[in-house]
Amino acid sequence: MPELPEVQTMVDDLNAVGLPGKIITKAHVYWERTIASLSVNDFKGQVQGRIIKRLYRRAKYLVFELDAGWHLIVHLRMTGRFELNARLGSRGNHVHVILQLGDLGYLMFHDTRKFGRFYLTLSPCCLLGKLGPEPLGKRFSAGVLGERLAGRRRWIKPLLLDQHFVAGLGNIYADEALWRAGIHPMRIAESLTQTEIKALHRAVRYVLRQGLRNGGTTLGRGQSNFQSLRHRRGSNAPKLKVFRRTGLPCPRCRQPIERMVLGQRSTHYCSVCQPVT
DNA sequence: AAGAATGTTACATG
DNA sequence: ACATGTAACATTCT
Repeated sequence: MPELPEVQTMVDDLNAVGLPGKIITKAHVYWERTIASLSVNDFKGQVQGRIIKRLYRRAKYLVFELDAGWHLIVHLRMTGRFELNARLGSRGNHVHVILQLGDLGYLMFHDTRKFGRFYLTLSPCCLLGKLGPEPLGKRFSAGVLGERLAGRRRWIKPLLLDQHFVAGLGNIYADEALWRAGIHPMRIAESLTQTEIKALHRAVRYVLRQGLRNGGTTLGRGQSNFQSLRHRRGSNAPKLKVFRRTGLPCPRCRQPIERMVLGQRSTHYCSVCQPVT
């Protein structure tokens, strides 16, 4: 579910409620495979009593920087999210990890599909080191994008989804950015012209910033959809131009939006605004 | 009621 | 090394 704007929204909301400075007083684990890097016992032993020094986002990871060099790195995958509850109460159906944070309450990791992962490590670089540039960072210029595209013969959309190429884009924002830039998802990366590279660079940043501004994209009403803390839903869905809009008119030219599967991912585009050649 | 779903990765094949 | 496809993870939603 969550891409850069959704993860950043989650991080911002956790910071806003005062997570930094809190101590993880106790950890409960109800689905062992959520803890990816250590045994559940070692995880509890190492995480309990640690202070959360700061929380930030890298790519689609939430990074909890703890004391003594430890980092708790969480990937929400498709349906992960955090809830903050005052009391332990009756644990919801899909809550797989609970971190007790002193007087702040209980940070509950809710994840219907159970794909989300917690990595507790002293070497955050192992996970974060090989990721591509942050698309909203200073280092990600049109020039850098061009350099990274050079010599690549893959289709542009799967390349945009590759976190080693650029970090944080997912299926929604990749489709939206390509539509905005007028680039067909199957264009060969190295064939993009300078004009197209600039347009794509602008489009990527535009759609991500827009998503951020709206607190993320929430589709539908089910519990598997994105919610930030306190069940806050994102309001970016009405801004989407092509994603899950198959058959509806392109906002630019009224041609019905088409859908195809690329690299096993549903892909939405306008065949008029995004010609193959 | 079958198919799809906002993500990643291991493995196989070319 | 690069590129591409498939299956797997597990459950819910349409």
